[in-house]
Amino acid sequence: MCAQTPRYRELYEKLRKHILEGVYKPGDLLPSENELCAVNQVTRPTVRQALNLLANEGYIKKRQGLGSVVQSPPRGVGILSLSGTTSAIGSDNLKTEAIVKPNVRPWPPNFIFELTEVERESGCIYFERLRFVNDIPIFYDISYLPNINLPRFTSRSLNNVSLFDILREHYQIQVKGGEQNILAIKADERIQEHFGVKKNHPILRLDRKMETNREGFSFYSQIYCNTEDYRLTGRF
Amino acid sequence: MCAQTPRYRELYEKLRKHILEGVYKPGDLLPSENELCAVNQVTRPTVRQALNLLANEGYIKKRQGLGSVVQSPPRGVGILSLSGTTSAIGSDNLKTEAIVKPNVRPWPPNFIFELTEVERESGCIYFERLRFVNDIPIFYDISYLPNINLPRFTSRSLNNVSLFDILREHYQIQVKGGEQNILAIKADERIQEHFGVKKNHPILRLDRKMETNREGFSFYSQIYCNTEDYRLTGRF
DNA sequence: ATTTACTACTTGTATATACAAGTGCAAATT
DNA sequence: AATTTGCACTTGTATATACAAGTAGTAAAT
Repeated sequence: MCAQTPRYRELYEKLRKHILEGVYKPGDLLPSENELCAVNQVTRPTVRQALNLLANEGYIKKRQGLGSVVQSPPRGVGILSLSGTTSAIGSDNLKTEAIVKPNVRPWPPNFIFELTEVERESGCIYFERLRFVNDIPIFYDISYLPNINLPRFTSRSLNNVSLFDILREHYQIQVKGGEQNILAIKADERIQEHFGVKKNHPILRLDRKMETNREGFSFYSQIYCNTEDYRLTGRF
Repeated sequence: MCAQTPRYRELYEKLRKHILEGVYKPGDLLPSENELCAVNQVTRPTVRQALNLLANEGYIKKRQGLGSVVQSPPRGVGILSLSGTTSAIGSDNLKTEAIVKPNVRPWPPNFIFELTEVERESGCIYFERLRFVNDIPIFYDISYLPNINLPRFTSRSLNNVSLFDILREHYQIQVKGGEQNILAIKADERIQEHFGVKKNHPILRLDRKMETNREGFSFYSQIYCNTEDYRLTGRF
């Protein structure tokens, strides 16, 4: 009786969906906070909490005295920030292909993030995926999940589904936040092959730690990104 | 009688300072929300607003039933998110050197961000700086400010001072948020020279738009970053 | 001795309310 | 006609309060 989604979160999801579906178009004003109160039967602080989430993620921009203006979606691929319930990696025209299926193995030595004793002992579930935006390979990512209480995970298919969704629906795990490091590297042979680029092609690497609602449970991914055509976007 | 800093912001600044100064060390618990209420003569929503800012920026992590745990500072150079009042680019061991002093010129064609009519007509204040972390050149950044109501700006010295501070103190301009794009590129000749790297060295480029409290006033910077030794870090 | 239950704390969510401050438009004044 | 004033709206900030839910230690029961 704990993990039920709070009302401000429900409202956030609803408004976000409406914006993405075009019910509210860029430049439009969202209903005022008081209207949203009345329509959704909640109070203004609750509405404001929902709107703040939307504003932080760039869906709307609030202007005192005017209202909440719906923003036009960023031109690139959003990945720098993500919502707690959905992967923020694009949405349309995104295909995912599992290159290496989930399997259990020990953690790599000198892992990109520090691990707890429990994590290290449990080993990790490892898999690799390639993600296409408009049929162009843009992301190549390697995921590492601690092998702790994730029954039947290795037999799941990961094609065209969000890891975030699987974790939420089947394991009640939600991402609450995380940490990321970004650097530029040269494409090594493996990357060259996946992206079809030449040697020395500059590639962006993201190392991410995803922290979840399950205490002490984090998972990790290393994402290689070809920013030649699609760059990463984010707000702060 | 508008731009006075709100109380939650004051509390945020105070706690942030204390954390940075080591009054509260990583792993410590911050005083509980109720204690902070009593000490600072504010109510819990106000305290929570301040703590949320700290949590978003990774200074603390809140744990229900326990308290607010102070986090250890990230290992890299924080730039992916920034606070409204201080530049988030490092803090210690950071030197800045102006390579091209501020001068007025027309905006470049095909600018990295869309400009309003007013901005384009006014021209821009342009300057270049090189930033050193521990005496190693890490950032090379080009700044573009709309030439609108910024008296005597071009005669200011920009060595070892934060642009954010200058704008805040002399022009009452505060950064409220912004947008950024990230991509990986090869070092061109200019970059090679500044960073002392070879041809084809991968470099990270950030294009940033900073939105301010002055309506319609944004400024821009293009930051080249050598992530060989220092990577960019951020939370989400 | 081990387990259980309780208690006193913590943060999370939600309501209700009030006033300040910015925006835009219409009405009143000049 | 042009300017100013005022009003009705918006979001921003702040207070006061209540209960839910997670944590950790202690006391009680087995």
